Amino acid sequence: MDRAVSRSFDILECLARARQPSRLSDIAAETGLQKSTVHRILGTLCALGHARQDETGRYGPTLRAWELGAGVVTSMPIYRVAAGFLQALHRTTAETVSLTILSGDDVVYLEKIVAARPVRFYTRVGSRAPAPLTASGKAMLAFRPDARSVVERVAAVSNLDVPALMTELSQVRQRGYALSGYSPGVTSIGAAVAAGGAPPDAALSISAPTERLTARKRDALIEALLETRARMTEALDQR
Amino acid sequence: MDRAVSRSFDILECLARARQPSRLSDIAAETGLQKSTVHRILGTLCALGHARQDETGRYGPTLRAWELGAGVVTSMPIYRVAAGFLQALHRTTAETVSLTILSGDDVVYLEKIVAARPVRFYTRVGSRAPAPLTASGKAMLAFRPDARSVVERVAAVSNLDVPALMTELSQVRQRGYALSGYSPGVTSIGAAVAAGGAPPDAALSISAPTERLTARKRDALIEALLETRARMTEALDQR
DNA sequence: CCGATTAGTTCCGCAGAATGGAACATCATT
DNA sequence: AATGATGTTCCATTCTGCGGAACTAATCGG
Repeated sequence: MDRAVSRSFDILECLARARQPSRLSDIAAETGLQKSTVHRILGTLCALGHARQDETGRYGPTLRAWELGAGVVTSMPIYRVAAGFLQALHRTTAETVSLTILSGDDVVYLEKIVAARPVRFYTRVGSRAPAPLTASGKAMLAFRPDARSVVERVAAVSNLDVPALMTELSQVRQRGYALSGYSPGVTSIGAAVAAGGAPPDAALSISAPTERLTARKRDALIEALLETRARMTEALDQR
Repeated sequence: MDRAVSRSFDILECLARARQPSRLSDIAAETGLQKSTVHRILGTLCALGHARQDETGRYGPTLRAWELGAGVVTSMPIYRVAAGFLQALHRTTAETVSLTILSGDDVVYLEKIVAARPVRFYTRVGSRAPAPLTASGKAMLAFRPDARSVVERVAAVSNLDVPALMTELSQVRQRGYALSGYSPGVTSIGAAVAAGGAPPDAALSISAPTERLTARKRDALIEALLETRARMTEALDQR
């Protein structure tokens, strides 16, 4: 199980988590490794270009891992197709729009275009959230056979009313979109995107401040979202 | 130098480069490693969530590395400040706008908002290009003391007229912006962003199809770019 | 200004992890 | 069914990565 490999990623994640350059001792403390071990692995990571040492001797991550991953993301068919639609959706609604995919029991934010007046709280591109707690996630789960198991696993760690959520999912299946209700102050509307009859593994969503959201406005957003989803599904199918 | 660590990143990069799931043998062949070694390291990478094996047994990268790096990027001060300005610049110009930073002798594209009618060539977010070959890169180099050495290193591998470029840089320094001239069909305009009197390590740029670009339009773009740069510099300074 | 403390780096003997060759299993193809 | 290619497991060998400790360089406090 390549201990050094595992440790190197631990260290890299430790560097990335810290919002500022870390000291060797802190990294050693946080990872529970010997200083000399950390020092050697950091040396390797620096040599590989994944970490760097600033003038003061502190260590920080480089963009190398991100560059690596960005290639993966931007070459994902779903991303390439969605990018244009996402932007169009933003243009017509002027609200914050996001593209997410399902990864395990989480949704991962792949891309986001924020409204001119940004919302107070924001999910970052590259961040995760438990699928059953988000509009996007519910939109996808509603059409997935494994929804119940996902919901149950998430419920096990974050108190969640499983039966209520399952009925909500069946509503979502009928309506074609999901609403978030968990984060106060902002409402999200999510719609799943599926290709070729397979269970959906991506979703579009619109988020807007709840207070500003009249019923009429909400309906307009839903309509725009569903229309974009329809066109995007079509585009995906004919590839 | 932690051989296993180094090899694991080789394998990960190999997975990321391949645009589709790779077979074990191919990875072994490409990396020059033994099959059993690749197999074991891939097992480790899978266990760590950095790779996965699909139903057919092929291996592919996950988004793990990207998620890791996205946290680094989105918490970079320059990114956080620039995001809003970039979007504003796109709104006023309706053209493709980018944010780049200097990394070694390259520029790295951190963020990009593409025009409704996308240009044929596109640089991807997360991709690199030699700084002296791009408008953004020249805009930054013009104000950096180490410009000459960068130019010379790049010239060594891609035939480049060093004296001509150096004089161009001094023009850029006077004008405050740089023009690309290397990729036919598309013109880019770059402006460096510096904070606190330090040499710039970030730049904004606008790219538009050359044919559509009248002199008047070009001047308008330059003005918009310089104005955005000015406001962004101001925002950076007062942090 | 000088000990005391803490952090960073280097060294080195030892354990055991990683290595790679080969055998085995699995799958596709004819 | 036989062939070939590929994925996986096994195992003896060895060299790598390990961590304690020593050394050096900062930082701090009195």
